[in-house]
Amino acid sequence: MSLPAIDLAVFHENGYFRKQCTITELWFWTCDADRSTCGDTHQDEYTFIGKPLIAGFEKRGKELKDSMRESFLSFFESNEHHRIEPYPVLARWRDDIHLTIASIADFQPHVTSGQVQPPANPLTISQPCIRLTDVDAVGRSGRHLTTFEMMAHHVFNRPDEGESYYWMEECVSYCHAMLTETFGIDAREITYVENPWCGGGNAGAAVEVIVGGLELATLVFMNLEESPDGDIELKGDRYKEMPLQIIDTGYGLERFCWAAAGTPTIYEAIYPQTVAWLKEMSGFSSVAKQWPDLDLDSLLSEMSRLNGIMNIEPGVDADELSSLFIGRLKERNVELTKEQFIGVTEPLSRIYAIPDHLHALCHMLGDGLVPSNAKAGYLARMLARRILRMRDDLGISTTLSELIQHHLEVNMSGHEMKQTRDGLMTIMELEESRYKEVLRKGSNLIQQELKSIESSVEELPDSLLFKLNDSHGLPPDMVINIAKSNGWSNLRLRTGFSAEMAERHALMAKQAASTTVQPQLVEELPNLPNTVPLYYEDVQQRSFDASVLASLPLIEGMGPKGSTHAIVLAESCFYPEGGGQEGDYGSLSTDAVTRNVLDTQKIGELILHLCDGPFSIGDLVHGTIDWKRRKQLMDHHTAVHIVGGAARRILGPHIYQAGANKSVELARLDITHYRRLNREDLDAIEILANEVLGLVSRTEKTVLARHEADKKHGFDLYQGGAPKGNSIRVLRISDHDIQACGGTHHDEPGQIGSIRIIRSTAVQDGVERLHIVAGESALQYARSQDSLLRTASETFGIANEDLPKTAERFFGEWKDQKKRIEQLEAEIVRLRTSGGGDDSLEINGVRIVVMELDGNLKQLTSMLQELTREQSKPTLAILGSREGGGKLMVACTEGTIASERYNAVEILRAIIPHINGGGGGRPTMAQGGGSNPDGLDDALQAAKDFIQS
RNA sequence: GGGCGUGUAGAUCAGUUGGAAGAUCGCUACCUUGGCAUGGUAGAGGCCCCGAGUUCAAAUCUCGGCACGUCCA
Repeated sequence: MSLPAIDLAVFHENGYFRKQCTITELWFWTCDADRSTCGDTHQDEYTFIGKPLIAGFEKRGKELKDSMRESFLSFFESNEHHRIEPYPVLARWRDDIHLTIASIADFQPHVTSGQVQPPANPLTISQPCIRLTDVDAVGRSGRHLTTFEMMAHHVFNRPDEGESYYWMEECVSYCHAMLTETFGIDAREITYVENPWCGGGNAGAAVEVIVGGLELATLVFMNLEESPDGDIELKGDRYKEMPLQIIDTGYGLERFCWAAAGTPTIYEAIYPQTVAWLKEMSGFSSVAKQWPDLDLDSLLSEMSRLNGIMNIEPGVDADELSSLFIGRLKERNVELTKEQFIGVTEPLSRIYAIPDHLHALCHMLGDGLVPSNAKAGYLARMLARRILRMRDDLGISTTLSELIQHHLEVNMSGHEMKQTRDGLMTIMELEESRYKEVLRKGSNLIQQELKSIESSVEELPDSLLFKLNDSHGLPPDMVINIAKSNGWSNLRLRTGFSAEMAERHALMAKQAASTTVQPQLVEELPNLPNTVPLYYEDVQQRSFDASVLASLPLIEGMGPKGSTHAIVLAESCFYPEGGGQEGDYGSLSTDAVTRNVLDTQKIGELILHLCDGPFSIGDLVHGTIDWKRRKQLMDHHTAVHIVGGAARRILGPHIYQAGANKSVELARLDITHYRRLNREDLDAIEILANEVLGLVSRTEKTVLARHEADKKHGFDLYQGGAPKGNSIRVLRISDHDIQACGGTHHDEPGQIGSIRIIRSTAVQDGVERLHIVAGESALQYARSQDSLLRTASETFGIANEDLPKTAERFFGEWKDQKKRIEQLEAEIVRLRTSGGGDDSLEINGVRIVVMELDGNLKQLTSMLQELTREQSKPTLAILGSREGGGKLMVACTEGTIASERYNAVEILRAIIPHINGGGGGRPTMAQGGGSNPDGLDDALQAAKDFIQS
């Protein structure tokens, strides 16, 4: 069975009837008897270019968006929807996506799975979203954006529990009323297309709302979930109805604005000032003047109408597209050459894309994102680099931070940001200098590579282009441009190369994608009641009594060494590993037997005590935790929160926990920051953290409903990762740090004693790892540091405080002496070689020196150098030493009869067997060594024989 | 999370098949000049990122670590 037709009263009441699209074969509803297509096909041109479909919105840009948004939200507000403030664009409450890609993403996964109540029901929202999948098409297609606002009304129905608000009928009614009444759109321009939606294991009926050839909204009725025994089939998968029935709508704010403005592209509707500014700075008006015959206005308006039916998607080949466009324009009596087409569209696409990218970047950084070479931060860097490249291509010299500043003033005034303005500017300046460094290094590298390539070639090898892109951040077209300006003027980029590269990346990603399987501790978990945790109620509790519910043998090799069984109890004060805090150790005992708890883990809501032996089900055990360990773990855990808060106060609001680990010896806290930390930074954080220990007498632990927690504390609450469930444990250390945390914490921070930040290391660009010790560990650390100092000082026989000075002096003297030794050795060589020595003789004008010396290879080398340097004294020198198993060197003066007559390698090979060795070199200089120093005399004698023979 | 790349003088970088550590700029001194720009000569400046391994021999090859860069997810 597939989905039934969507047949609603609202359609009939408004004179709509159902038709099948002659092109897409989709069923759609229209009230225009002449219409045969659904509205979103390659035959449906945009009808609103130059003649707006929505009247009464005269403004442009931010003001247009503001009034359009307000009209939408207040329409639904006056129709019993609750208005919700937008969520951040950084989806930090989720661990599967980095960015908020749709309004429904705000409520995934917990609300949409039914675990958590929505903040309001029904609700309306306008959610800023960022999607980078179409980034290549932005600026080119006339309609693609990386950042947009998704206006929506959402409903979460639970019919099984008698909680139903509305479904398709009301949903479409609201939509239709809003379009025709609030926005005054002619009903004949609106078509409703039936096109089922599925994704992420869910599915449902859906209606696309097409107005004037542009998809303005999608209404999804999500009431199905994937199930092998489901009776509904959609696109090859089987689905069944689910208890939660969700209305997920999405109305494109910017598209509404475009339809109201009727501008050639969407960019001119929402970023008119920036587009004008960039056109002016790049001298765009003079571009068209090169070709007086070209009518720019008619070209652009025809192009924008064509955009509606050309279906420009990311990844299409630019070359192919331009020929297609030129052909289609010709049919419409706009004649132009490819050169003219490129000359106009290339700069224009950049002028359009820059404000969009700026908008996305401002939102991301405003939410506290730090650019990086990995993960979410990379997305910001990629956008920044795209802006900078497009800026350079346009020949504009404005800096990135100036562009950002302009954007904030013109398009984002009044927008509240987490990041400070100064912080934002600093980050942008750093990004720009990094970009410049990539370019500088890159052009050096390209010139280096070009040396081995003929300047007449037309193409560079693929492998080179791939390498320059992947390893050095130089996109192929940039490489070609740089190479061209260096004299390789015939170069061009093969058609479709970028697509090939993208394909290659996709393939690599596919190969790398291997799902990591969570190792299992036990074969199978029986169905047991949740273990009642005692460690929240009283973090000081050290022992308890509980009955054994299960005693499960561990899978071979799992668990810590010596552990054999996982014991499940009815309740426990053993803290299981979680939130970066390691599990508790201790013991469980009955009157008869005592087992050591070697680790504690949590699976679902069951606490598993990993023991070195079994119990019987029903045993009553007395549990005791290793308190020293627990106290230390608590010291570290609470300390990590305090240090995190201190870092935020000192470094800025973008400081966010990117990971943490607390063991007995050490705690680690990874924080996001845009530059490396130095010791002064660490000292400042450490000092503040210790102040907090003294100032805050008690920590505050509360349990809040999820949406209350969100509302009260914001999304910084989830730094330790997104928790599951409707209730959130909140740990508040005054106003210093507030986080959702399931760990065990001190009631009184003062119990920690002291906190030290040992050092910081780099986890990735933009993430700094702080190594922290607290409590007893801090003391131990101090002791071990002290002992290091003492041992080192004792070596010098000095006091600790003289150590730096003395070490510096010793290092300096060591270097001086090393140099002095070299000089002296050179002097010795000069002295020993000046006379030629007793061992020299002359054969036909060549001085022959055969000598045994004390010394290493280096000394032999300098001696040889001295002997064979003088061109006026052609010499063959053979030197040997007994050091290190025996060394032999042979050299002759280059470019003289000595080098003509003798081959150093040959001589060496002939004599080296006497010391059981090997060697080689050049014909004028050979060296080798062996393992039989006693053979040296024979070797030198053999050399003499060899020469005289 | 995965792929790739780079660590050599104060700075920017060469260093070929493993076989004698280099260039340019900067620095110091001297010469040229009334002085400066400049030009000339000489010199100083190196734990070739760290640690193992292979080898007679490692800046160079292998492994590990640290640091930096880059592309993709």
